[in-house]
Amino acid sequence: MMTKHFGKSGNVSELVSSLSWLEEDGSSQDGDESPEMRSHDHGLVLGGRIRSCGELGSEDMEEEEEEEEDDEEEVERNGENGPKRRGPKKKKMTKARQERFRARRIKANARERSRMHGLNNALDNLRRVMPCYSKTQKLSKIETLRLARNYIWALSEVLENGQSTESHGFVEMLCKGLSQPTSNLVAGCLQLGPTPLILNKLEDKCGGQGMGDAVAGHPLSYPSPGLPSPPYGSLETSHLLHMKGFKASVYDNPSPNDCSSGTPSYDGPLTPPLSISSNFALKQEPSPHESERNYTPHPGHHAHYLSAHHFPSSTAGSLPGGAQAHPIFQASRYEVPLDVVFESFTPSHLVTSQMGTI
DNA sequence: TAGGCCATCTGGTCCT
DNA sequence: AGGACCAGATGGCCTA
Repeated sequence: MMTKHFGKSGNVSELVSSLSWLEEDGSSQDGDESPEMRSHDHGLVLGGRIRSCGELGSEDMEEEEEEEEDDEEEVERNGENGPKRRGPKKKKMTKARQERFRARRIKANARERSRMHGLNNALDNLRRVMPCYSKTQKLSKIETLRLARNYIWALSEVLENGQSTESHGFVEMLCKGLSQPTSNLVAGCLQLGPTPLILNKLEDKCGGQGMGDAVAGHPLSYPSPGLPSPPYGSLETSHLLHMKGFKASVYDNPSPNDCSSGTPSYDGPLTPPLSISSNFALKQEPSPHESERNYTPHPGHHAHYLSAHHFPSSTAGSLPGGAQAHPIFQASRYEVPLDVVFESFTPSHLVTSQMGTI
């Protein structure tokens, strides 16, 4: 990371002097600064480039030189014959003023970093309550926000219209407007029942009501006003997870720590009132792929999402790009009708941890 | 190599 | 005056 900015500065003395930050505690908590950050705060390399003092407002000049400089500046401000510019004359940048400016800038930079870290922490917290969460493969910021919007939207439909979380439409809403890769991730994460047959049964079960109808049709195509361009806003049926019948009825709220290992505490409840993705427990032997990716089942109520190509090909349910979807189960969170579960998967996929609850 | 994503710095604006 | 917030600019990293 040190080379990040110094690579282009090419100033050895600056580099050496800034390396002194490495001698100190390099912890980078909120408010703390990484060595890289601190190098900036020394006013050496700014924004990936060396900034001359002139860029900061005025050259490093002696007091006696200022009169001259100001005259030149006045000419520059007014042009050859231009009208005199109104407003306060630019204040002289004495050394003392420069130092104050620099100190203020350093403080402001630190605050800004801290603010952005706080924002990122909040985004992480948001990621944790999303239907898909993985420490190893985070949703991008924009996709996190999109998914959050969709999640709220979908849950609202559940509450207001009795839309079933089992329905195809629920998942479609979740994926609406997401980029294709993210849709694939969400779909893969929530992939529960691979066959269209099951899907059809689900549709029947839901009576064809609710939002699922609004987006019914194959392949599915979502107009995404306001979204930049494809791949945003399109989704094919084969990309979707296939929700299986379950009722998110049991909701034993774990300790908030369940979802925040090694992360800043989160004040609000981490567990959403309803999570369509968390109703199945992954009890399969981890595939080599998953091991490689350091995939570990989330201890809380949130399912993980995995890149589609992480799914073992032995499982049914194709994802775009030749990837295979893999049913992800989550541990002991909700009561799930086992018949429904077994309807979807071979027994080898399943290990029930508790009677009637997986 | 282009494009996406990200962290950071920076200057401007608004508010206290 | 100083802090919060914002948007633009910049460069690094990663991936297709």
